[in-house]
Amino acid sequence: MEMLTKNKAAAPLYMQIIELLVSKISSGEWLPGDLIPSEVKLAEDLDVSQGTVRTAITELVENNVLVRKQGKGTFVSNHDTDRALFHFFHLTDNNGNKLPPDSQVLKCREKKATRNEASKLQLPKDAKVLRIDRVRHIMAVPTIAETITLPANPFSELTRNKDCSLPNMLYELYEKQFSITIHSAEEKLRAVAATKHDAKILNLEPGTPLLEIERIALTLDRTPIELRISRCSTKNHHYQNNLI
Amino acid sequence: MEMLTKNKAAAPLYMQIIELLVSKISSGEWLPGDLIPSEVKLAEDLDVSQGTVRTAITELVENNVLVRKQGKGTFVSNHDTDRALFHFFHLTDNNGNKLPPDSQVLKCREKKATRNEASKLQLPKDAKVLRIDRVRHIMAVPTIAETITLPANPFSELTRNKDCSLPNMLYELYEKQFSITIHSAEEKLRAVAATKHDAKILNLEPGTPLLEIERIALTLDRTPIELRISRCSTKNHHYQNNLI
DNA sequence: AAGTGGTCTAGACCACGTA
DNA sequence: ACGTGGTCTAGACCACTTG
Repeated sequence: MEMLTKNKAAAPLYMQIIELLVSKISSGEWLPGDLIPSEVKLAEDLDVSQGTVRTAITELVENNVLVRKQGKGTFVSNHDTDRALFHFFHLTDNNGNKLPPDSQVLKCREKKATRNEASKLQLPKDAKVLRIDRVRHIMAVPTIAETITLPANPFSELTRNKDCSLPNMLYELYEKQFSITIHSAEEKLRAVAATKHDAKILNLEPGTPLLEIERIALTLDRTPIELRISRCSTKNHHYQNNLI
Repeated sequence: MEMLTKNKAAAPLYMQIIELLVSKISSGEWLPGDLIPSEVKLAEDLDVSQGTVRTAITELVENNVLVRKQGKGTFVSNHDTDRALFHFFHLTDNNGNKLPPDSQVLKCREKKATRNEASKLQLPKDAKVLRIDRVRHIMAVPTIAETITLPANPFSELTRNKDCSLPNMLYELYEKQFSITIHSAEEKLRAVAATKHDAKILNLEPGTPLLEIERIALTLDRTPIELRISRCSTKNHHYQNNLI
């Protein structure tokens, strides 16, 4: 087992342990849903007390990297549907209810990245990307027009099936098919006018104000994986953000 | 000093300590900026170990209720300008820079609460409220048209001075003048079309898409204090939200 | 019964700020 | 020098889950 640095000039032990655990996950040695060694076992292996391991794990639990289950053990977070909805989907209806949208792919093709896409995804100029257009319905009402951009490597195999059928919750797909876990995201929100294209897709008048959400989704080691631009009708919904 | 319940059916000690510390703050016994007793002192008074007090304080620090300063002590959070900007102001320019807006009061009057205001602020029907209209400039450009609604009790004295001059950062004012600390907020974001009134204030065309932010600001014990509706031009700015 | 995380103790020493 | 929070230990017992 890896050794920690114990001279007093070094970083605190619990921080070194955090780095160690994160690296196990980032490297793929521990996969989402995996049971990690118990606190006692880790403490023995690392030659520290259980309390020190516990401090490290607590911090990772707060960052949604690990989840504790009393009596069972500590697991690598599994970004399932609930978490995706809870964490990454902020549109609720005007009563505060969050309903999972369905999704219908309109177009799906491989192209050269635009300057903006390359920059936001930290790709070389002219890198290939996969660009997916889809519309999402909530309660059978078309509500979100979305363009998703992914690096062609490794995502191009998603175009294999010609109809480009995709599940509603892409983050689960990334995790299962590519072992890529989305851990955090940066969103920029603006009000924009619906283009003719938006208007047609969402069945409303051109010029209608839409809420545009530009999201960059990041892995645990902060590599940008997905650029997603969602244009949302806020007639019956709103973006809910609670500040604590 | 208050006693904790130590039989095993009771809540964990550290949770009881959290409740105790919160009540000291909610009741006003400890005010923002105050130094609270040291961990060792609290542990002695409550007849628990320092570690248990520490667990409780750690949780309150994570919730921004307390701040630790090594070598100095632990303090009740002071919602100063930096924190207000950092925590409650999400508009940044397109380079990610956050500039504090100035503010210019347009109108300020005492009225009967609308149904919506009364409901959102949990006031009785027909309660009196203070309604403030203001415009906020960023880099000399009018960017935000804002309507703020406050319960007339205790805020009506803000209308004493006829020009209704108010500071940029109202939360500091609430804290200093009324001993009310805003701790959390719930925001709902929508895209709306600028009304003629918005257009005039913000110097743009009626119908221009604006980002509307409806915010309910809450105290530590979750009493709603302020309803604020901000209509923002997102031509040069956006609402930044980072999901972790 | 055995193993896990959850709570709690009593004590040690370090790093930082103030006097 | 002293008091503060910050890190760490070794051990105890509890609550929960599984075999």
